[in-house]
Amino acid sequence: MMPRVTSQDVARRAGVSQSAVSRVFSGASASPATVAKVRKAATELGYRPNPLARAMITGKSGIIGLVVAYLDNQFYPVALERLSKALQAEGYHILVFMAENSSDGIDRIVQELTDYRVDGIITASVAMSSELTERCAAEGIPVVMFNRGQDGSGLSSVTSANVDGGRRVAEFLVAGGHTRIAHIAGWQGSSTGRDRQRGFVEGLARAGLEPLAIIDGHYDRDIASKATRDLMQSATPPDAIFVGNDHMACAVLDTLKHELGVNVPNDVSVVGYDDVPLAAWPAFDLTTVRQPVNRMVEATVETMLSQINQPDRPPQQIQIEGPLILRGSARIPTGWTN
Amino acid sequence: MMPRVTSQDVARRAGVSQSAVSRVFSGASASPATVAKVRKAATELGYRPNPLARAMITGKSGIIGLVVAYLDNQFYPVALERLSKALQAEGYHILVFMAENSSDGIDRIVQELTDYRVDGIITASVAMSSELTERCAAEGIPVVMFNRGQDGSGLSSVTSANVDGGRRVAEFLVAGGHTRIAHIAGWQGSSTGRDRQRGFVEGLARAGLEPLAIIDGHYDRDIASKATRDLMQSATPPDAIFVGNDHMACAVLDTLKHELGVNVPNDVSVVGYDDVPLAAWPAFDLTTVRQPVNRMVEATVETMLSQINQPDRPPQQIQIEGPLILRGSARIPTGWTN
DNA sequence: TGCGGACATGCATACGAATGCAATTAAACG
DNA sequence: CGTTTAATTGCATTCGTATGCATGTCCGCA
Repeated sequence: MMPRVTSQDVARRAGVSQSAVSRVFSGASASPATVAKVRKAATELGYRPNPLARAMITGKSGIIGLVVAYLDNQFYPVALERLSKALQAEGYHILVFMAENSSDGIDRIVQELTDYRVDGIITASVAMSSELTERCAAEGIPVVMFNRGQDGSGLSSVTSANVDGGRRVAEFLVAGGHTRIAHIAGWQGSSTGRDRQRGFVEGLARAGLEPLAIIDGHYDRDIASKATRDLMQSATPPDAIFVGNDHMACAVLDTLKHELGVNVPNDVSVVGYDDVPLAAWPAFDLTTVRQPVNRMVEATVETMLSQINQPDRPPQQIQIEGPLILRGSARIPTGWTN
Repeated sequence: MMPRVTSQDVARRAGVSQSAVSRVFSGASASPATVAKVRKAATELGYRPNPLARAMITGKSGIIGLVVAYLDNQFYPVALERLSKALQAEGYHILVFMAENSSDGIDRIVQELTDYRVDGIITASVAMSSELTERCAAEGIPVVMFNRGQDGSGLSSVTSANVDGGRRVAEFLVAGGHTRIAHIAGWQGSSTGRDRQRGFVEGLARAGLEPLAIIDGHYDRDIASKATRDLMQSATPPDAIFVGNDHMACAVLDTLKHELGVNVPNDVSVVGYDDVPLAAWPAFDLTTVRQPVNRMVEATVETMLSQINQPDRPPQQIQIEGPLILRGSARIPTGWTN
């Protein structure tokens, strides 16, 4: 277990001072001759700067904290993968925390993140108390919320155009001739869930309709299944269901097709939200609103970087439009063009 | 952006030396009186030790590197979640890297992990060159492979009992009266894929059978689908297919049921491996060999910790048995008891 | 009362790289 | 060719915590 090569070692071998080595590797100015000597010595010794030591001085660790909650919803593993790769490409590394969705848990997590002097925090579908928000601001740690907004928090966020998406689903279902349209909503404690619902209700209202029923599915498969059973076994079952995300929508489809023997889309149309890879599988073939993960990730990374580099840049709320993806789980209005 | 509270600040306020504060927080001995004073001052100031500074001295960062490849296979997000929580509970944090499965990429990743002086590395379904293995050994960084072994690497690994699992699937299918049994195998570049196949072929051999066909599915849905089509459209289609993991098995089911219109399990039985949550969904209802994630994670964490604490402990290869989970995708032999 | 030992504490230094400052050198200009 | 200015470079210090060493304290036991 040999001790690692330090900048001292490189300095000695290159015949320069430790500061020279440091300057070469931190991009400060140095004469071409020195750079060459240092680089050569460094390669020969296999020197790599110690990011921890560097972090002590500069206060920048090169680490970004990522807080995630629902890893069983396929949307998040996918997003995690993209985020991770994008940030790696920018030279950052990702410290991942799984959040219990209690505010208590989040509190501890943010503590530990700040302990490690992370350069920024990305939260995926996780809420932060205003107290935490302030603490991060005080420590100068930028925060970007992914796939969730928070009113009045003054935090940057990147979401899809949820209100608009909900509205488009309503228009689509109405155009398809559906009249008894129910909504198994995303968790109402999340902006995402609320916004989709709001847009959806607005959209129906424009057509002079009201939702047949609205049930909070809490982003949970079991709750969504139960809601489906309740809806279908009521006196006036729906002829269409808009589900707050694909994760629940798959459960809804399962329940309709395999448990209740309902024909989709002839008896009931189902529309989801996210367009996770699963949705395209033949077993589900789910009509859904796509959240453009790639562009959302790009926007998140870009926002993060600009907040890191220009600390007094005001936070921004970015919304990205996504198309409605037509598949087999919902009747398609004749002549419908996206 | 106030500067963080340091052990100096606490020392001043408590009327003791900085060393005293350090000793209180690093668990070294101190008189009850000092401990009390320090704790009090620390709480009042909101002091938290800086893990980076600590890491500089001790060489222990409290970070464990996790290298993951296939996040679209539901098995891994689930494992990641459990691993993360288990390690968090032990006071460790997780630096996540997404690996392209090129050896080149892995090389760079391990470099960066060692740069951060991680206390250990866990790889999930990722291979390491012997050169890397040596480097880690030289740096004194323990490595544990999750869900993959590597012969002769001298690395610790935690897998399920893959050979045995494959064999049991063979016995099960034979007992079910199947005679033309095909195998869409896990990637033959992975020990996991090879072992399952080996056990399976052995199991058939014991019954005097040979596999109808063996196709490497490379853990890829598209390849598995194509393999399914090829098999079914051949002159002698199989009456059972053993698929190397659930991720591919779902694609196989999709292809059989929705594309080829084959009845499962009447025309063809399908058995998978992993028992990911998806497998239990009504849409798939997949008979499969369970990999006991919880116990695998426990074993992984335990192995990791013991290697960290006792550096000269020999690496161990742990195998964990998992049951065959009977569901609807495969004919159940009459009188079959698990 | 006196002495040895166990324990507590402070001082000083180390970890590895970044950086302000001063000294040195090279370049540029008249 | 002298002088001003800019560019390099080294020295010393810093970040925040851990730890070896020396000193100091208190207790027990004879």
